[in-house]
Amino acid sequence: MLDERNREILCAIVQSYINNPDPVGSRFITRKYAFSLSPASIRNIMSDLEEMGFLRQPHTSAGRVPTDKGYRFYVDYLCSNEQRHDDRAFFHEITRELESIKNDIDILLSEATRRLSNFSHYLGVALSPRAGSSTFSSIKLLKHRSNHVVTVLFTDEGLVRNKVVDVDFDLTQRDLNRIASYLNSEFYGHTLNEIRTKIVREMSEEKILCDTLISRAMRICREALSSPSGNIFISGFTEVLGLPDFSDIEKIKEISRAMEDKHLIIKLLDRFSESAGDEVQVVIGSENSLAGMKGFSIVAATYKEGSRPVGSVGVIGPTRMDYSKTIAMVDIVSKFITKVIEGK
Amino acid sequence: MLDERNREILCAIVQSYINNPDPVGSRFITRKYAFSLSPASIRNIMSDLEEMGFLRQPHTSAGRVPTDKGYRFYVDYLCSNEQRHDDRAFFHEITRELESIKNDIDILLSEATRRLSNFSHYLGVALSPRAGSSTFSSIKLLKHRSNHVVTVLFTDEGLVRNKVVDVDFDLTQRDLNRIASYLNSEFYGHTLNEIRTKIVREMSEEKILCDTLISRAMRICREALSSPSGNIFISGFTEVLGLPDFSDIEKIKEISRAMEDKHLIIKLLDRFSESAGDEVQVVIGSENSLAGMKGFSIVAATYKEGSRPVGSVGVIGPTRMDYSKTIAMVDIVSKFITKVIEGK
DNA sequence: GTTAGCACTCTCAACAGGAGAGTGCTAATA
DNA sequence: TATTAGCACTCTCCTGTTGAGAGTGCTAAC
Repeated sequence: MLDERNREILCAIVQSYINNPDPVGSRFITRKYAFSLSPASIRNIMSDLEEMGFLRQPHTSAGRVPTDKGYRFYVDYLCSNEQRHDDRAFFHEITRELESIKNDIDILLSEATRRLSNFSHYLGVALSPRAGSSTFSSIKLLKHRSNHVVTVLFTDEGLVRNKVVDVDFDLTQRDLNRIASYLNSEFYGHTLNEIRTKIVREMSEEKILCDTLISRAMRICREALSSPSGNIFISGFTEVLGLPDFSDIEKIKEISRAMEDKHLIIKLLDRFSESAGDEVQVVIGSENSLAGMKGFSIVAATYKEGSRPVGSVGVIGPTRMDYSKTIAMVDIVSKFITKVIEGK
Repeated sequence: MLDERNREILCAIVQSYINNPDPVGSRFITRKYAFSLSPASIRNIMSDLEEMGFLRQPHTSAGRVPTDKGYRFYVDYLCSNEQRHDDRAFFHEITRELESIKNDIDILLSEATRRLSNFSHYLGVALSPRAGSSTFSSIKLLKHRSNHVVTVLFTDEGLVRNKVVDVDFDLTQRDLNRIASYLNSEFYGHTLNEIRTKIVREMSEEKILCDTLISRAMRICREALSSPSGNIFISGFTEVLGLPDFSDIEKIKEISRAMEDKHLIIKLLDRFSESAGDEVQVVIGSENSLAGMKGFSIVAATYKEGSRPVGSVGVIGPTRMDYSKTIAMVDIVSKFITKVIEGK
């Protein structure tokens, strides 16, 4: 589709535009990248590339700017050539700084997003282990005031989550212990999603209605699981405001809206964590299926427990993003988190 | 210091500027507020008010704009006259929408800030009960993996907080129960701050070193209490971007920086919750002692448990803020939260 | 004390002109 | 046939000018 020379010129244009957000002209390319071609030839090629949809002109007599398709080509080219960005400095920073907070996965993720945004100047995002697909390890029930029960849920991924549950019946701590041990033996090793559907099914069968202990256990457990979406961490808004891509107030509103709609981002990251692939994934601008996100690019990867992806971490930024650097950084962070989770 | 007429004119100017962010001129005041004075007279008065520091001119031959001192006068005047803003609609919204989430104080606060920002178009903020000054109710310790303990801390204010603590010694659940009951009997009724200092003191005395059970208990407890600052909730950034006061990108950066520096806002709100007063408090622009906040106003109030303030809720916005409406709203929300906490 | 009148100042929007950058096309060249 | 030099053209952006509009401060009259 594109011969080698055109490929290189396209990449040079994208590269140059990423470094500096001015439309790039033919003259500039010849000077900077020395293809031993005259500006006129570059112009011809650029004209071809524009016709094929890789570039566009903001207006006649401006230089060219990559389209989303152009960025996509660039990213794929990057990956196939496996030119590693030099990321050792970042790697050391990350491992050194995050080494000390292994206990609490939430704090770890929140700090990780902070580093990501600091180094990339884009938005760092992370989704804590998805409650849905994580594995039930055990549950404890604690009596609290007259008619509240505190549930403490443990998963294999190291998640510990408590929840206050209203109960309309009176239970002693002894009752609660019995209920807990029932739930533990019943659900051990299942994913929370499985458990949730199981509860719904069993509660609709009438046999449950007879046995009040089990029925109560089910109701409490259902409540304990009732927040299916993991925590989300976003940071680096101020970083983003410094980028020339966000000098326009409308663009700022756009990303701020996207940021405040947590559900949107959760959905987005959830999609990533469904794919079990090992590589960092990149979604560029209009490739994004969510309406509010079509103006941005996402670079994200999953972190895993065993071979199963349990959550994701990544970066959201303008389509004019330093993909090479960002991909390397996200890769490092996701692998680091995986390592921490497995090491526990 | 100011006679009645001057007071009214000053308030009219502030009012008008709050409604519409154009410098207000003498002509406009005579037409809109009909003081049966000519523009020339108003001009004289305005000139006096400017000299006294209540108003300023963006440039010669522009109208006047209130200074922080001007806003301060307006707010005090408002309070002394006790002109209640009509807030019934908001009151009903709030009570209706938040009624259903009484269990979890964190969710309640996060929703409350959302409503506040939606209705005010400013930033809604809240600080969850300060761990420091809240009262220890009980603690449970749960064994988790080989060398982790999960601590679940309960306070009288309804806070439930868990934390994973590393331990370098092996303990059975039975040991943990003994430790927990020791801690419960030792610390019941004290504030977390008191407990913290107590632990520090006792750990420095050598007698602790002899008794490993107590020493271990102390160490675990210290970890359990180790995040002194409460959670903070901020919402409504997109709302703020719609205000004319934030059409300037520098101003946006300023508030975004303030927002991301959670510690700053925690400090700010903490200061509010130290004052035990019952009324909504207003800090205007430069009155603020924190550097990053001098460009904004804060309207906040504490919510209480018994008569003791435990946390705060409020609004951050531009100095050109609709103080009357905002004060009424913050008052309603803080009282509502107090009611919920006490009702538990 | 209040007001009419007036000169003055400052902002803002619209417009014009010129520099600069980059293009597309054409004709010459290797 | 691919490449290139040359050139006219287009578009943006910056700058300077100009006039309208709004508001002021001052002075003198009421």
